[in-house]
Amino acid sequence: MEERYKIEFTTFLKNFKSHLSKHGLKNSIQKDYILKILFFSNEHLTAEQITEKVRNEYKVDVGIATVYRTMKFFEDMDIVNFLDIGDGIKRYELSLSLHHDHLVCTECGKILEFADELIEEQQKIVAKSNNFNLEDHVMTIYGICENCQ
Amino acid sequence: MEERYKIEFTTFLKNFKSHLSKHGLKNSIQKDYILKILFFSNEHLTAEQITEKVRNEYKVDVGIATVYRTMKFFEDMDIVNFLDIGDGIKRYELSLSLHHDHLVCTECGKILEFADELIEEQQKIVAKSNNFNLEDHVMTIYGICENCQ
DNA sequence: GTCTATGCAAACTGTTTGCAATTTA
DNA sequence: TAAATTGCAAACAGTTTGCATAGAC
Repeated sequence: MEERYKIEFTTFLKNFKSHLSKHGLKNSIQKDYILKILFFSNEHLTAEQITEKVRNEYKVDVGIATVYRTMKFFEDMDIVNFLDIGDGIKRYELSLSLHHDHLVCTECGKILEFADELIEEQQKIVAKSNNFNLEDHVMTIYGICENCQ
Repeated sequence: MEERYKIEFTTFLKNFKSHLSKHGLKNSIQKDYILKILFFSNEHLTAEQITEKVRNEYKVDVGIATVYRTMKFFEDMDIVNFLDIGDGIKRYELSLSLHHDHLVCTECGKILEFADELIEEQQKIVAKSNNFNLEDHVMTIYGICENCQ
């Protein structure tokens, strides 16, 4: 995630809160810390992992239902997106960086990110030639990582 | 699916049955018809849809548990693969054709297939440059199809 | 006649929802 | 203090599994 637009967390949180009040919504300690976990994690976390981390790392009480609700909310805000590596479990990440795709190790489950200009371009061409109005894409490459080979 | 290697269904079924006996396994009417549904369908079907089709189109009694078991079995045989368009529901298809990816309409849910040489090549390059032993990839482009625009 | 495959229903897993209690602005 | 958010537990949906029965070889 080194290539991420590195904004300060405080700035990010301020923007987030102003978005909330603009829409007549209320913030909560839970949202603060869920956001913090996501912001400073460079992994793709499941709802369960987020819940655990908020509880363990910040000693903040949070229910998994709140995490799911918050993820939905963040998705609608377009600041979070999820990834399913084929096991039917949603893994969430902040979508602050430019579009990227994923490499998944089928042995250890490690997830690497990559961004490839050529694939981005080619995807536009494919959409166009099928008369699709492009919105988004997901590409996941499965293989065996260096350590597991 | 016009580009599929069009082998006869009878040939396909024969190969399948010989694979079974080679492994000391037994066939069943259910497997026959599940296979038939998949072979002649050019859609990506859910377990529920497969169950319905076998029952309605061939009047063969089948439980959804059998369909799931059979899908697992076919996946292990590498003749079926599934697709999740983001809703957490598995959609199955026979993997007889060359590798292809999918275009999904976010309005009507229609699924189109495409194969792109450049993307295939580029994915190899990405895997290599990350020291991954490439196994497979999944690419799904989301957009709005011609009809829904 | 074995031994595998099936159907049913119950179990499971990840996710969603209703509701009373809490917290925020 | 009015309205939104929370935690809990129950509900849900898709998928898996145990087991007695039916069917294939």
